[in-house]
Amino acid sequence: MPPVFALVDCNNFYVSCEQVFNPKLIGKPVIALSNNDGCVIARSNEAKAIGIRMGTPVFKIRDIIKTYKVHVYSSNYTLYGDMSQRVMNILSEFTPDVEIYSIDEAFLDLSGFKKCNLTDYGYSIRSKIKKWTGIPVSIGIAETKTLAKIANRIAKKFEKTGGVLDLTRLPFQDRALAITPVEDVWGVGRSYSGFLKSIGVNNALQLRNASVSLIKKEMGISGFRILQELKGISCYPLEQYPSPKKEITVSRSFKHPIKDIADISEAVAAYTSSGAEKLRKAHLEAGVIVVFLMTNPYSRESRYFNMKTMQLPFPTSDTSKLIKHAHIGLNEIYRKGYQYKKAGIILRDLASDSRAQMTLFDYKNKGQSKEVMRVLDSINKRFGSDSARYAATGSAQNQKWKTVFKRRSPSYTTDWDQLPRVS
DNA sequence: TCTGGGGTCCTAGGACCC
DNA sequence: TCTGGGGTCCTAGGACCC
Repeated sequence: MPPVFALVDCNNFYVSCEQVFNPKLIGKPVIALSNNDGCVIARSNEAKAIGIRMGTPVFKIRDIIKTYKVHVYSSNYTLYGDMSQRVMNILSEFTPDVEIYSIDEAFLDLSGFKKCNLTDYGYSIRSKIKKWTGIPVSIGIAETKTLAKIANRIAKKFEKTGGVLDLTRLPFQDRALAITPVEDVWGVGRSYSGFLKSIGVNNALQLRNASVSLIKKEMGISGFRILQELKGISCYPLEQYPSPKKEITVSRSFKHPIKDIADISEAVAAYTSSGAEKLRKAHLEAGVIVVFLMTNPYSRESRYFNMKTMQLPFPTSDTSKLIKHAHIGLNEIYRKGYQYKKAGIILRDLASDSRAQMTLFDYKNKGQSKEVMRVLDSINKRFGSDSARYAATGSAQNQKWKTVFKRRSPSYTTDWDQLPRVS
């Protein structure tokens, strides 16, 4: 019995979130921006229609924004994260078999619903989410995740589907694959689509029918799996329980280039502190910390990139210990004279903090360190993040490295002071 | 002037061992 | 002039995802 997957995907998610709390934006060109208001990362249909592309730097479309009166928003991840949770909660009412794939997407296993009309079931999911959260979603249904992705794309694109497309009924499949450009197939990115087009494979149907050995040779096992999935043979099962994290990265670009190591040290301390917090939240400890530092990769000025991997004497999630090692690494890779644009840390060799204690190798004051971290986290939970932090992260005034959000909307759902007003 | 951030998987090649 | 073979582990880089 082949499985049945549904992919539920929120339409233009970040922009839709803004529109829920500011309905005047509906029907208008609206975009949401990345950190530091750098690039476009979400667009309303109207913004897509006037040619604004995903990932475009804002400064390149200033004219378009002015001409078409595009509404521009900085990202408000707190709001989007909260809205995402609401959507996912509703999905779990329809089936317990939910895989949260990203902030705005989830796969459902609908194998147990084959006797129902799957399209109708999709419509009821869609309308409940719309009614309860205001977020419009599209739903694609098929025997494999890759086909569900394709169904979803078509459901989103063609209004007559009503936002739901069931591809499990065979005669549709070939037509659906034929109108899907090969670069829109899940797992086919820039490099592979370049190769595929060079051998005359332009759409998903041609890819499905392509030579297995050739695809395997050029695209490896991933390519083989794509073919299988397109043929209706599922290679990617539903992953309800996400496997434990393997690494945690915290990195940011600076709004303006920074030369001074003192400023970069502050930034690195702040990133490390945030990474350590993530570790403790997940009940993990890191065995390795990596620090990296780079100049602007887009600039023609003299470039520099370097990273340093450091083995920690003991696995830890202690902020001060991690900052200490991050700073040692930073001092090794920092070179005077460059204009730095980005820095970051990566925590690796993650292991559970509750593993059997290796007393012999653990450092002496481990218990004390844990207690300090526990207090730190509870203060920040109670009084807001950053209420208590390490001096190494710098004073509130002198933070040249701080990320900028000039056009942020209020956090309507998560901050008491910012609840929408009814007037 | 201004170009995000956080992940995973796969593969090839080097180091090392017997 | 000759210069094994196989296995494991680790890492860096490529490719992809959202």
